[in-house]
Amino acid sequence: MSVSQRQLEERQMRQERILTGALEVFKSKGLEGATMDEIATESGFGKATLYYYFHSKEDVFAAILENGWKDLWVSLEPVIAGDEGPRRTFINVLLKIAENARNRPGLFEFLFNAPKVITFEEQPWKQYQNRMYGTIQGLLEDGIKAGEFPNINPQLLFKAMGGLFMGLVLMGDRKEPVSEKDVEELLNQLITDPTQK
Amino acid sequence: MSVSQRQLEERQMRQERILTGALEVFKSKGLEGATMDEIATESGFGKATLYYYFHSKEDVFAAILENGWKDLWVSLEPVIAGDEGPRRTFINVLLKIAENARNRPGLFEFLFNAPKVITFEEQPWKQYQNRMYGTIQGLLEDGIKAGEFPNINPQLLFKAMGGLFMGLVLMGDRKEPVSEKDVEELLNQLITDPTQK
DNA sequence: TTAATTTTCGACTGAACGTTCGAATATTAA
DNA sequence: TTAATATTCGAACGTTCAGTCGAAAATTAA
Repeated sequence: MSVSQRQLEERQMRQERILTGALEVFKSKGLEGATMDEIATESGFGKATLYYYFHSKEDVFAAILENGWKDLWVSLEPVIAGDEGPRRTFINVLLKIAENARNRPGLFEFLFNAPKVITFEEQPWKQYQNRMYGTIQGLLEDGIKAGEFPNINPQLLFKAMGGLFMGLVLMGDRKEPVSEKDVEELLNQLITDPTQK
Repeated sequence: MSVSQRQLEERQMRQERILTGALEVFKSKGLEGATMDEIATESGFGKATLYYYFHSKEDVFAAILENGWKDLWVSLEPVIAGDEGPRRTFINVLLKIAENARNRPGLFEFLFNAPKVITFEEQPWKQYQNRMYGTIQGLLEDGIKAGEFPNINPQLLFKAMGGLFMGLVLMGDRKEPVSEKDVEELLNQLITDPTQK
């Protein structure tokens, strides 16, 4: 046996420690602006140690995105599998995203903004992002078909909800968590439920 | 007389030539990724010449934003001064922005995305951006007061419209210009006019 | 024409920074 | 204990690049 379970776990802990420090630096300086020296200092390792755990600076950057999107998606899976009908599921998905964002606000701003800046070849996290967006889009389409939402072009609806929701979750001045009521309100303000009232 | 009118104009032409080349490079590489050598090649000057016309790389970057926002604002002024009531003015403003975006699509994507990346001290273009956003927000508020829009939190409405409109203008797959009908449709889909029907 | 002024740019410099090296230290295995 | 392996890191390397220099070319003024 070459490496014990504990060793593997400790390694991962250290990787996460590095990633956490790196996130801080990337958030304030961006990909190019951030230096490995600063990331090393921030995360409490020597610079060369970073290269023991990661291949390159871009690799560190990519790892943050990959972990972030993956965790987000994994947390969404049971909600989607719950399958309580489009409208209900849609709301639950938004709530779950909001919950994630509340727990690690710095990470989420990063997840939703960073992709614009970079252009790698293969971005493994894209697959999680696409799955999520695809699911949400699908929920909207199903909801419209099922008559639970008004009959609007789903793409437009998606973009409007996207802008609004991100505004609520990320840019909000408020410190209180996004509640179920908020999301319901959002939906009701934007798209009145034709089955109600 | 030290500098003729023609000389001044030629100088400005050269500056714009540099800015146009720089925009291309900044768009594909970002602020940090872009090099002065590449901007020089792209715009057809020697590197040192760039420094004859601009103080620094950031100065070039800032000039693009400043010109862009200023031109946009200037084109909006007559529309706003027209003062045909909130709803009508709001639509006209959106149409004018769309027209600008259509004429220089590369620039506009840049104008609306770049600001997130950078953090200078004083950003002179911010004043135009704020004026524009403030005006739009004001139109929405007035429109709600005047009963031309449904009674919704103006901030939410602003964000939803923002996301939707940017989606329509910037990210649209379509190549056709944004027409008055599109904007009307947009409004009607999102916020039904209570005075109609 | 000639002198003054404006414009251009290749070559250089100095600093910043990603990455590697090699040796030191710590941990595990036998 | 000792050998093997895993981890850590500061120093050094090599590259990239913003910005400067000084001289040449082009333009204007006299």
